[in-house]
Amino acid sequence: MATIDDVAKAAGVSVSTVSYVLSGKRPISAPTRARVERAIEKLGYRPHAGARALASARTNVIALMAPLRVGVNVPVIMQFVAGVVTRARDFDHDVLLLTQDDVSGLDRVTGGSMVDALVMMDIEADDPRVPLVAAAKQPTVLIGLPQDPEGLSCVDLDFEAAGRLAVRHLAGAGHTDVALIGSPPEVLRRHTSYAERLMRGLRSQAKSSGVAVKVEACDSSPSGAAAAVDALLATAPDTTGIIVHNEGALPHVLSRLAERGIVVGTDISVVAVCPTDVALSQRIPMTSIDLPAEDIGKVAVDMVMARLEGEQPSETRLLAPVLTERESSASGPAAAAAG
Amino acid sequence: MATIDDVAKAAGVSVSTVSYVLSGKRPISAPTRARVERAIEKLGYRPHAGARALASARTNVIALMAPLRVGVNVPVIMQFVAGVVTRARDFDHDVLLLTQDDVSGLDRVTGGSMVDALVMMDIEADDPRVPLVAAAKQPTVLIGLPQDPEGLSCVDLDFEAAGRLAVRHLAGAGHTDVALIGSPPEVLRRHTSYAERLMRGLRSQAKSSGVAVKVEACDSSPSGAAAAVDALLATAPDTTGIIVHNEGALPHVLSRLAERGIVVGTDISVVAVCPTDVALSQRIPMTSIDLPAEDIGKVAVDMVMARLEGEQPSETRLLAPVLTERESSASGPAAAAAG
DNA sequence: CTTGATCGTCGAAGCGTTTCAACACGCTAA
DNA sequence: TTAGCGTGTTGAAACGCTTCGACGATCAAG
Repeated sequence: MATIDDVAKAAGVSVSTVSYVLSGKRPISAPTRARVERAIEKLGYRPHAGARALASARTNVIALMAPLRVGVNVPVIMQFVAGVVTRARDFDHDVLLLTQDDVSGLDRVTGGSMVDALVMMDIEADDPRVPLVAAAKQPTVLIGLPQDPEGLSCVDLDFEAAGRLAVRHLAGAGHTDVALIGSPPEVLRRHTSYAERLMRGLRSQAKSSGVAVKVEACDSSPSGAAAAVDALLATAPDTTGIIVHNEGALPHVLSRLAERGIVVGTDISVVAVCPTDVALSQRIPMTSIDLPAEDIGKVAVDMVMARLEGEQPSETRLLAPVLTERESSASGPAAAAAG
Repeated sequence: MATIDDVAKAAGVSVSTVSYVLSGKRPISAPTRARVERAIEKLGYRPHAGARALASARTNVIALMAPLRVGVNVPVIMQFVAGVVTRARDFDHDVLLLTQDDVSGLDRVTGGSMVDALVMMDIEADDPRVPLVAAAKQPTVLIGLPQDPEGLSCVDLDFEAAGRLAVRHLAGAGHTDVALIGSPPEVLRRHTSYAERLMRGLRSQAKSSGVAVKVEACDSSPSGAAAAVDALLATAPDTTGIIVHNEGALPHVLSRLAERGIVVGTDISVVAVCPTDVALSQRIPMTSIDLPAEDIGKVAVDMVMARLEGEQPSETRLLAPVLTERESSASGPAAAAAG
């Protein structure tokens, strides 16, 4: 491999000049720049990343810690990851991928100066990784909200607002009895805060809109979804509006409703909280509140880069939910009675 | 951050001694080793990755190029990735994630010595990336088979054997008219070779088993799957055995069959080619040929590491397919007539 | 003309490791 | 006694880059 020395020699300049041509940190005259660039081109020169990292204390790599276990959220996770990776490239950074359970990896990459910054997904309320990265010299942004962010930046969908929005939509359409089919019990047990935030919004809006609300946890398997539907219709038979916040269970919930002869969009309205492409690939196009996973990933990178540049203070950004009406929701009994 | 100098000073030895304690490349007496280790512990010392890479020409990072676009294969991709990342850790390596379309990333990471080796997924028959990595100084392994591997290592499921196995299973159960519901047209157009290999195996076994075989491409959407089922049953109404090689379409294929009053496992046998967890999360547990994505990812890492260590020659490894009988397949007309 | 800026370039000192050659030491074998 | 050897340790030279301070030129202002 050619080194910066070879380039300098070939161009008849000093190595520092080559370096400045590359970094643009000092003015270089047009002819000199041209000679250097020609030499770089001719030699196929690529700066050695390690040498650069050593000299500049910058690696141009960010770490992304993602849950790679197979499970319900796989498509969502991929979208986060895709958002992070593509946006990182816009800042001329690459992405080092860590798995969620590799907690010691945090020490390894921060302590060893392998990365300039970190993004961590799937934050739990009392996440053991948070104090670790809070102590690191690299800035971090969390996707999700821990109980105590310890001066770290966070970004997420505003699930509380999403809960309110979903209920408002159903109540506005005349539904008086609504229900949530939510995350699997193990997710709730892990206290991934989004489930709780969604419920909080749901309940508060239900109260002020005067609608009844029932909550049903739901395993993502076909049988789990069927059980949740059955339990719901047994205990709250007047339910005409359902909010589903569980991508994995969504198709099975719809199947079960169909099996029971219930026509979604007519007999019952369903609002899904999920990425748009998931909403569109169901048996009918679902009314949904978008979970803009890719955008969140991008925002996370924007935030972490901002902290890397200037000395921005940490901040928490909650993205406003957007509801798109499609074929799975319609007017409920109150509106029908009125109309 | 503490440096190796600090450690050396604290332990009262030279830096080279500290280095040798860390790498184990030279014998160090027990007491000295203990003093050094105590100093490392006390100072919280972590070797600087960049400095290490510069001095040793090893980064302990491998690149993984994965297709991050959203689409049918998302769960499979995640399993590959998970396999690669976890196995890489076993070799004390981290993973740098590149997206499929970032072709220039190959140059960046190889030329800049950011990684020791590469793994590339989703290889197409005439993949433009193959010559690039073939020219790189780092070893590469491909997941999938290009037309011309150019001395690179490859690993994949033996799809041709899988095709044969599926037909043999159905033919053995007495089915005389079988069909393949395959990949979306765009995948076929990209010449991702697995689709073609599966078909080759299918056809050769059909011939020797004396069964008729019909092939139907299939979009992964609900409507695409329905159309494929309808087309199949219109043009080959005697079909009693179906092989589905399309994770995304699988649930919709089953739905459509159910809508048409066809009972899977009784009227028609279905064999899926997909990861086990996908096979198990359908409306009934599917007889399937496992796509061991995680294993393939692990094997890929094993192979690339082997090439990194010794001077292994390149090789191609095709994993033998395994068929597991579950509830979606049963005896066909010939067997029924005989029994 | 001087005096200062400004501009473009250069030399050299790091950055934190690894690793090679060399050396001190205590042994064994001659 | 000494040559020779293995063991454990060291010093110093890379590794390839960034960046600081300095320096010669050029040019405007006084």
